[in-house]
Amino acid sequence: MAKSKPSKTASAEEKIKEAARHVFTKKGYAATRTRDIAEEAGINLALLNYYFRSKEKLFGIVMEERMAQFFGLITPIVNDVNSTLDRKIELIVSYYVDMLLQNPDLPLFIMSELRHDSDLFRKFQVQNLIINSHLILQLKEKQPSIHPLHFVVSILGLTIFPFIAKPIIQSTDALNSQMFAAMMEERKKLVPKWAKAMIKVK
Amino acid sequence: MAKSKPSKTASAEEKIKEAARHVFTKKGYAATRTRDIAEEAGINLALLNYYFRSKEKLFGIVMEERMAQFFGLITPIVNDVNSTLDRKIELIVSYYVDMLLQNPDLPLFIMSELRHDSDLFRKFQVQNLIINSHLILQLKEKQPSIHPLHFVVSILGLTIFPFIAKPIIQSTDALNSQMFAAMMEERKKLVPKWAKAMIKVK
DNA sequence: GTCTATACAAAGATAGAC
DNA sequence: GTCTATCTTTGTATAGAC
Repeated sequence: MAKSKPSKTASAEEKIKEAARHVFTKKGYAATRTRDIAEEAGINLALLNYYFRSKEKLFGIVMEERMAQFFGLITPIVNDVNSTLDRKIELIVSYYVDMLLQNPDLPLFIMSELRHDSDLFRKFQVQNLIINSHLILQLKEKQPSIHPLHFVVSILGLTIFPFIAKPIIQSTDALNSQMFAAMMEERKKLVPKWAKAMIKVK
Repeated sequence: MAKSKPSKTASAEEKIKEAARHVFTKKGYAATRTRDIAEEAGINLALLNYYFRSKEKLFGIVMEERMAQFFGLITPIVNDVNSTLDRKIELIVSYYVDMLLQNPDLPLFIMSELRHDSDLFRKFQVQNLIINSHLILQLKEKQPSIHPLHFVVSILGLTIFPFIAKPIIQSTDALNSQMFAAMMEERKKLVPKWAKAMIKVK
């Protein structure tokens, strides 16, 4: 869990990784100081370099984990040849909402860091993963006159964008943390219904 | 224009501001070095401090401009009591697409920096601007059983999210820069149609 | 493995000449 | 106003004791 404080029982190495995950995800690579990580881990700064050699190496490890968490979720769903289009959409939305409620900083972190370091997703081959997916085929079949990528981007946008805009939405006094979570729960039902209606539109 | 090189005729002060706008927007505050800005502006580092005192001050000026550009666009549209709901949506999408095609880094910049520095939009009162808008009234009237904020977030998400996810989408060999622009042009028509269908959904 | 102390590098800010 | 040179601060990494 990204948000929990490092447990007392964990090894120093694991405590550092936990703290790094948290601080990097919240502040981004450039704004993070290794001292912040050491402090949050409750260990000495020198120990961080003892275990991980450098800030960059530690970041690489964390980033790889977070990418897997973010993109790994979607892979099996979009490529399942046995599920219907509607079912796929339901699963994508529902899984992402649950996971992002636990890790609200994740999308902004991934998007921000990827901007600088564009080699990272070549490694994960996100492109093929989505472009050549079974989901794309099903979308093409249901609505041949619109590029299926439109729908993929839209469904992900409807699900993920609220988390990216969360700082803005929440500055509103009218929406506290529980209300935000409640809205996202509602979206598990709404987005699939909306998607269905959108795909019908000519 | 954020992307153009500082013109030869501009004053040093303006050249620095232009360069700062560009570099800050692209890399974010923490990852930006004042030396980068000076170099891109084609002036000496000392001059930057002569005009702007500090990195933070310079950033503040740039940030305020960019916030105004990002949020200023939407204010008059959502509060126009004489335009229909459909028309408002058309305008929001169309204006944002045009502006963001010229400033593709802007959304990620705003969202990233706002995360750390949450006082900035209190200044702009984005909340009231949206929450108490005429658009919200119209949405509530048209679909009373769903919180109007859902639709606002969705319409903005459908419009803005593609720019945030652009680095990922573009890693796909199948989508170059012109194709991305073409897709966004299509969205000027698609998003309003989709929104209309979404609002009808019960 | 873990700490203290410190070296080293990078980046922000300023002094002072022109 | 603009530059060169330099000071200061901050942050990463290492040496060496325990």
